[in-house]
Amino acid sequence: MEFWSEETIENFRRTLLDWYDREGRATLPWRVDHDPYRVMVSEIMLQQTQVDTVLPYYERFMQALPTVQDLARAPEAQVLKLWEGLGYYSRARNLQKAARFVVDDLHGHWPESADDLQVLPGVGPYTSAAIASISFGEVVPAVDGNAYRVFSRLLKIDADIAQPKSRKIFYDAILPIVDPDRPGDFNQAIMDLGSSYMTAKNPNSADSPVRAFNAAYRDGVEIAYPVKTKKQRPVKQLYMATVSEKDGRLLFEKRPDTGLLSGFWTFPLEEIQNIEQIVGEQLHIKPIVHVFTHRRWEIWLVKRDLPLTDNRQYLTPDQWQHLSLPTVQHKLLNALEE
DNA sequence: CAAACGTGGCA
DNA sequence: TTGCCAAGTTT
Repeated sequence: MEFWSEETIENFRRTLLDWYDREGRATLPWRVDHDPYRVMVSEIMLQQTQVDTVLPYYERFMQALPTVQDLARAPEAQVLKLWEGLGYYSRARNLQKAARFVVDDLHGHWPESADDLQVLPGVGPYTSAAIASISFGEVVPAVDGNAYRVFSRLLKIDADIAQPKSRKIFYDAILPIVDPDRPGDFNQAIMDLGSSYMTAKNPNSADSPVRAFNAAYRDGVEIAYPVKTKKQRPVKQLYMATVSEKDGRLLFEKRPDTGLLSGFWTFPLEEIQNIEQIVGEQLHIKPIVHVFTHRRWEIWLVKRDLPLTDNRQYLTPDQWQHLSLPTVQHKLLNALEE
């Protein structure tokens, strides 16, 4: 691991921020001001999600709910509808809980430090540091995947970024480098760097504005960074989804309030061990495949009758079209039309 | 701490 | 087709 002198640190800050001022993505909609609400919404949406995916969601969300008070007072169903298809739906529920906490418990007064911001549901070490630095000027590093990748290469940090304990190693390494005058811009510049020159795949460090500071590139070992152990493969699961139609309505089932897609409506889903267990009229030759982070669902659609239970309901098209449905359910609905 | 938690893009 | 990646947090 490399250590930088105070002179190197100052050169790095200047080089980075000069580049950011010239070529940073200043037009991103969450960078038009430093409103903590706008920043928080963007940061939550951007968790594990790419900028291009977030952009249309963010614009629609801010149009519908422009202030933290609007979000606090909105029906949860509206928030989930705005989040439909974005995934990791607990983010949406927690975001509204956070808004309600700020409005109801803090009377609209935002926590202004990273430590205090972490009381908000869904706001962890990264997001709190991002909001604190961008909106309130706190000098803290926002250690996200970009920061891991960028600084593991610049400083040749060998800690495994898949391990939680590595977070402190990076935090401590980056903290003295954060620009005390522009901490928010510093953090966002690192993110821009990580998504342009210092990418995960096919990095272009040769043309990077901070090439001179890149120890891994200098030593020809950039490919080795960041150090990251592999994730395990998704578990394969076989499901039978039931299509039950009655008077132009379709039978939906509400998922349990914990676990995967909790609280969302789907066709009744039954896990099966093999396709011999399929009963009813099979609707497709091929199954619908849907992959989650840790599961791979292979779903066979069948047409059959099913008894009503307390978590099942026949819904008209107008009813289910106004619900927030998970993408896997949209796939099933689309498959029905084929 | 390891595992859970969505989805889309790309090599 | 498969694996990996993308502005993480919660339990």
